[in-house]
Amino acid sequence: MKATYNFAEIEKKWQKRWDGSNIYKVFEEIGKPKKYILEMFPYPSGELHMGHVRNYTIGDVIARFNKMSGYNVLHPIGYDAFGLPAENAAISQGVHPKKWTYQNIDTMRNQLKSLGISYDWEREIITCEPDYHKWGQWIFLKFLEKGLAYKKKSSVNWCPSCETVLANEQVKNGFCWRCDSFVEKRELEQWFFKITDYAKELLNDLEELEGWPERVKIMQANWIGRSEGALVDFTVKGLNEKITVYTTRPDTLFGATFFLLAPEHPLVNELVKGTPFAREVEEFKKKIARKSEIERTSEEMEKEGCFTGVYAINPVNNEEIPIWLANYVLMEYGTGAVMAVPAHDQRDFEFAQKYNLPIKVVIQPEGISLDVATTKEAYIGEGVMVNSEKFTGMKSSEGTKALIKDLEEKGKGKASVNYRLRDWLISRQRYWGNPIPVVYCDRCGIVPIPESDLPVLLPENVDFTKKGIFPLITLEEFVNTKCPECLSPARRETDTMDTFTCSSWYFLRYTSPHEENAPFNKETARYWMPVDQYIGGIEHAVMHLLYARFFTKVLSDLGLCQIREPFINLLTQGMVIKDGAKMSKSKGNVVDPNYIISKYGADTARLFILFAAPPEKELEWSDQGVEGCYRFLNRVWKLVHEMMPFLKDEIDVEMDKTDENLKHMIHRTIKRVTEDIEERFNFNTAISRIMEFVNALQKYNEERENKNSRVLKEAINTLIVILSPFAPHMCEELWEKIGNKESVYFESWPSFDERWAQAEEINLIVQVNGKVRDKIVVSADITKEEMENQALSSEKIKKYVEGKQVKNVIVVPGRLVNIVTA
RNA sequence: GCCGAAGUGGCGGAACUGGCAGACGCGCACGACUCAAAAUCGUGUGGGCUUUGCUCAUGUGGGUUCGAUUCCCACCUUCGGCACCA
Repeated sequence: MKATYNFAEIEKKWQKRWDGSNIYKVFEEIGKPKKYILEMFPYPSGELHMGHVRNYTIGDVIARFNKMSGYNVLHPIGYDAFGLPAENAAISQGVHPKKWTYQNIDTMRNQLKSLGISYDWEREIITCEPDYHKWGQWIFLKFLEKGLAYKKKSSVNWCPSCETVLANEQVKNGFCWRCDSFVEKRELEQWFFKITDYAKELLNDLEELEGWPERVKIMQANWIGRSEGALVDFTVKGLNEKITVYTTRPDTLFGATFFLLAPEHPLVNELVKGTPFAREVEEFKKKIARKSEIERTSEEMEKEGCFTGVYAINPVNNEEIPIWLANYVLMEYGTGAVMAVPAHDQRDFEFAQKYNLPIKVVIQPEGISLDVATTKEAYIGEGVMVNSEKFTGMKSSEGTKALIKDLEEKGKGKASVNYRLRDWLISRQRYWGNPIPVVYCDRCGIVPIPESDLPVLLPENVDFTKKGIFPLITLEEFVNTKCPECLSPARRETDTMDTFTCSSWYFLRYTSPHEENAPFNKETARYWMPVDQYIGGIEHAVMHLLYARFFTKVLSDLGLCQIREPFINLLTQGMVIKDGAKMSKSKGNVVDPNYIISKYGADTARLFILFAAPPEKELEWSDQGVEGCYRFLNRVWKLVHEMMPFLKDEIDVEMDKTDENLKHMIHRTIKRVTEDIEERFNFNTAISRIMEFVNALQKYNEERENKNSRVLKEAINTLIVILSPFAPHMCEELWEKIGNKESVYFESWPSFDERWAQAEEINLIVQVNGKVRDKIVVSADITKEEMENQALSSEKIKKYVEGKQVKNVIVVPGRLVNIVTA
């Protein structure tokens, strides 16, 4: 009975059986502890790549492990189906985005099934389905009702290649995150979500996310960018006008020698109107406006400015300082106005040098004396205040407090906290997305579509051939409608929502994917949420993970769910690379999962991808490494088959030393594999433990002729069960072959006996002055005194100690003895 | 520039809380089987040396310690994030 490991047949057999019997289906079982294991759902771009395989395999092992450990496990999957690639495919290949998307979904679903991932397929979500995106629109209307969705004209990021606006989070280094084109600035009226209302909470709650990697939390914290400072009111000389600045350094107020406004600042025109400076200012504004974000930041940050002819009055000393426009002052941050302190801010320093503006030192660092004449850069640190009237002599920190108090008393300023986070721009001038459910009525203005009329469906008969015009805007039958309020003719909104809105609440929908009366059922969400383990790529550290947290908080405030944070634990998996570079078609280093599955089987693919590196790190693909895993599975297959006859026989021979060693190995392996999976997600070491176990079994097979069937049975059962989350198909087959009727998926994860998990004997390390000089095998329950005696009586050790005075003997119980000589 | 992560054999990677550096796997070498090859199995495998042993070795240089891949300080390199945020 030398059956060969026919993975293709085995995998097909079990995938069919799992599918047919719905073995991964779950429902809420009140009173049973739950685990919600979730991998970031894929964008259906065509076929799965190795990054997907890694993501879903990691999630599957965690899900299977938790299920076997007694939890009620929710493990769903879906597709983030709206998005630009579908539309680009439509343009380049002439296929409708819907058709393209659904074809890809079918392909990817088949691939996921061919990997044997334990999904509850009845919960599958496709975000472009009307019964899903309807609720996305519904949520939008709730945001609108709450004032969290609004429309505003502002300078926005425009990708000329994608022909749409982008959120700040989607601009990487001035380039489009998707197509790498230069991003331009355009003045457009766009829809925003007011994520800034939640800036404080989004930042503060990061602290509670103990199960998140520190670096992700730091990235989010940096993105939110909290800073503490003060708002200070300056007045404009000769005009009854107040301009407020935001500063993080009130202690430098006396050092302000000029005043800066963003070129787009709304007050600029008023200031220069009818003055000789008006023309120059106008030209400067135009010049800056023409420049894209990338140009504004790429020219080695050359400071540029323009004098307005007007002066501001400093509230702390009534000094008159000139008001300039400067290219480096941003309208979107703070108040768009800045007090310039060239002595203590590097940018202001450079600006002052270029335009010959005065520099005044007001902070002296301890031990050094700053001199304006010789200094080559601003001193930006803290110190002692000088030239600051009654505040002179104070330290920066106390001066800051005192100045804020002083300003508050005079009614000229107050303490203030600022965030870098901007509101989330969600409108996209694209077809393949979720339509924004509002109409524009000449009489009523912006009118939401009534809930009973949702969803606003995407019309399917659209023309993608006209480059430069996005399809919906020209479609009369879609655009022309009636105002729901006054029934007069109105125009429909043609923008669609950023696809990140679809992925910001899908994890809630999985808890009741077929709910018809709400985005999700409150009770099932209460049972399953929050997600206990979320797994996905680090590239979503800011965008998706921040948006999803924001949505959860809003939905919670709307009373739809109870939780404030969606994901308790986050695992960010590393990239799959080959030859030192990310797999990509252009580099030609792509390894196709289909090829690996057909050549070695899904179990080998899964095993290798987990074995080659710990999940958080980059994974270097190695064809030879895959072969190694394939060999291992073959060894297991052969070994179990060789052992089968002994399992049936009830020869109850007495346990001898070999049997005992094997029993120790069984329990040691269970212990280590359990800890590796549970505590650290170190699947690579978990697998290496199983390999060691198999090596030990193989040795046992050779050494022990009269096999102890009881111990052997325990060993084989353990092996199959603990290997099953990694290589489920082969383990199911072996499990059945050794006589089990039920799926190994329903088996309990084995527990270990601590006494057996401990070795009987240990290797006692004996050091002399920290160098290993002998190793002695001793009983594990040896006392400290015995350890010392054994060590000192060793012949090898005597050689080193002879003639020297033993100064100290350090004994680490169960480990080593270190003899320190004089 | 600021923030963060990481540097260990020929390669991927192990080493719990400071206690045998290199588990497990790949590769390589030799051997067995074979007419032969593949597959499989076995043995060996960080460097150096005067090889029952000694010695050097975890990016570099210091430090703490009986003992450091692990802790501290400085530096180098690589990767990632942010980048005129007042």
